Amino acid sequence: MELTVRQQKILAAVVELYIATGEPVGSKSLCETLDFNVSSATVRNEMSNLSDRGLLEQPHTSAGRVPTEKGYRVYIDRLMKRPGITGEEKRYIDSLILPSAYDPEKLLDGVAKVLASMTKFAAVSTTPSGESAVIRAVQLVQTSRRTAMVILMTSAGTMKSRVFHCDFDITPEILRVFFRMINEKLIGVPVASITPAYIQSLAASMGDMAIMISSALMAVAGAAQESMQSEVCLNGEINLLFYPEFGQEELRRIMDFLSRPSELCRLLSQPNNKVRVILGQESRRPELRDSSVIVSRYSIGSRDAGAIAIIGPMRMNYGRIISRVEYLSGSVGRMLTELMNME
Amino acid sequence: MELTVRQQKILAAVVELYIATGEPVGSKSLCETLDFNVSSATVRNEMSNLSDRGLLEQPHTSAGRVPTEKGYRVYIDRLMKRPGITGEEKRYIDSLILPSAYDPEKLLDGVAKVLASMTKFAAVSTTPSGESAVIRAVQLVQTSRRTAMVILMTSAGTMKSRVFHCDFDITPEILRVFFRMINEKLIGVPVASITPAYIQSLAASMGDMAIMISSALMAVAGAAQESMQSEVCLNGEINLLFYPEFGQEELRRIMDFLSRPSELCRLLSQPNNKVRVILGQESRRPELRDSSVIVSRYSIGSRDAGAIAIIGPMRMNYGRIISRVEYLSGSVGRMLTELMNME
DNA sequence: TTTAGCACTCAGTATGTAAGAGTGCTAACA
DNA sequence: TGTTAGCACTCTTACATACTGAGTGCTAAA
Repeated sequence: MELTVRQQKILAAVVELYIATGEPVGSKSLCETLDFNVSSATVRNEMSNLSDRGLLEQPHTSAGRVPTEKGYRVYIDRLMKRPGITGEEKRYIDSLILPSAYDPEKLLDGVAKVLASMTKFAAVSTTPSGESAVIRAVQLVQTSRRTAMVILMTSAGTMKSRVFHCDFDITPEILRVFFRMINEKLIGVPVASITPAYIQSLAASMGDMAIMISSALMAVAGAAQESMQSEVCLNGEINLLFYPEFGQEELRRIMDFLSRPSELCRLLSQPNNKVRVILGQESRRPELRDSSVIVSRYSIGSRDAGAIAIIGPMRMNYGRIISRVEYLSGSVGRMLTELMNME
Repeated sequence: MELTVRQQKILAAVVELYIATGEPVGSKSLCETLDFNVSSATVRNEMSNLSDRGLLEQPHTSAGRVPTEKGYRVYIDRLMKRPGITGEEKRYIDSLILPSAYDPEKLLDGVAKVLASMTKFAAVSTTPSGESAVIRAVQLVQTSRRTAMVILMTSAGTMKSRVFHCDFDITPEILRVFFRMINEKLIGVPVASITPAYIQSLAASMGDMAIMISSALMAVAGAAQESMQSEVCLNGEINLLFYPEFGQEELRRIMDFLSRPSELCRLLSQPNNKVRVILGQESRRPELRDSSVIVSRYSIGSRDAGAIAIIGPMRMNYGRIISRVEYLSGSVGRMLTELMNME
């Protein structure tokens, strides 16, 4: 059976009051915030009904009520009002991240910082993934008598560098030869296929040069490897210490989870349009049993590229936070698209 | 008046027992661990004496005793035995950090990770500072039709890159001109003097080229700026959650301090030979009132370059930790010296 | 369908008591 | 003179008991 309008209003009021105060809300105090006049007894009946449906629960018999996960879900999906975000705020946000928009990694790191300080939760962002990219160019630059740097550029717009060392003096001549051989063999090759074995066979195919060029090739392989992994930027974990709903044990579990980039990445990887809210158990991760995660994936051009997210207690101002995460994700996408389409 | 040998032994035993158990140590349990036979009453008298000298204190009248800051200081400076570190351990440590020894930033980041996981405290490291470095070379590499990358190499061995964008198509010709002009003007210039004003006047002096080259010069300035700051790598803050001596309030203060790189840097900047232990109030920082910091600065060649450190509760196994920090700092210095003297 | 009234439940707080650990002091001992 | 045994004293910790207040569910009347 569907919720009546009055029940919806009461559920929303409970959620909002609980978010605001952190105390279980009782029938009497709730009455005062409602925009229609009924007695506390009536409200009690309705609340009891909402409890039966699994939308509210009581910490103990004689306490007020608290939203359940399901209650939050209904609130977020159907009842919540989403306050817009003002133009001024948008400009402010953009002004904070713009200075680091010249480099994807710096940008996403900056975004995590901004997000953490704006929301007072822990913030995560992932740099654009380059798994399906191919090598666009490899540059070589001498850095000292016996060292040089390879700079790998990929179709995903990432750029990674690596220094290598030779046992002989590097001349411009040698560098030119290296450059020609490497680019000849590697342009258009997917970075994912640059395995140690591949590099070995490649070196072998170069005859006399094999030994000389191998350290350069190893450097290319290292850079390719690095270009594939999307880095995870984490910020504001400290903020979580301020929420009384998280005890020591709780915090440890969450922090431990946050320190495992690969799992974090997996959690954020599910595609979503605009914003996704993952409430407690929905994450299927015991560590996040009492937390909620707000994720938004960003795109470069029209290609899904990475994610930004915040993690905090289930009791948070969803409307406010979602707007901000959504806006920030759009901004990041726009800036990166511009950065990579510069050519 | 000096401490008698027996008093020294008792102080050391109290510190060690307290470090091991975390409980205030009483006269009776202490008796059992001493290597000479006296009654608990005698021990009580000596402990009372040590309390009068400010080396021990009681949480409350009827509790055992706990070392004071001064007590720890005496223990560390004069009583502590420092267990060596085995060759096997040394090899293990080196094997963990060697893979990232190709890049100073990666290396120091790896060191912080290793240190945190070895000690179970929060670990910090700073990358080599390049404040007094001069520009050794600037390389230019085209990265797309209208973008290129400047690579700045300094006498401190750091290498920073930055992408810049032009409003016109970049030809090899133009790049060659840029290269010549930039290197002509900038080689040997201290990075510290590359201010926006300096760059402006430099551009102005280039006549017709001024407008075209300005974005490249700005990129150089950005890279120079970045090469000066020593980055702070932080790891294992989570570990601090596991020490019962840190309460919520405590933790917040420490974490907040850890999140301010500049102050952290300042704390670690005081030169020291080998290892320095900063106990609680000695740091003159209220945030670290109950923590202790073990710092060791590393050198590149013979020049002091950066620091590695751990931060934890005052109750820690100093001997063990100091050995490890010291060894790691030596390893880092050796690896970086090698990396930078490759030419 | 709504409301007033009432009995009931339960967390939180205060109070009292008992146990236990450890001290300081005193007086006897080597 | 240094060392030890004994003892009274202090203070934390744990546990039991009683009280208070917020909030509920139910019933009966409007």
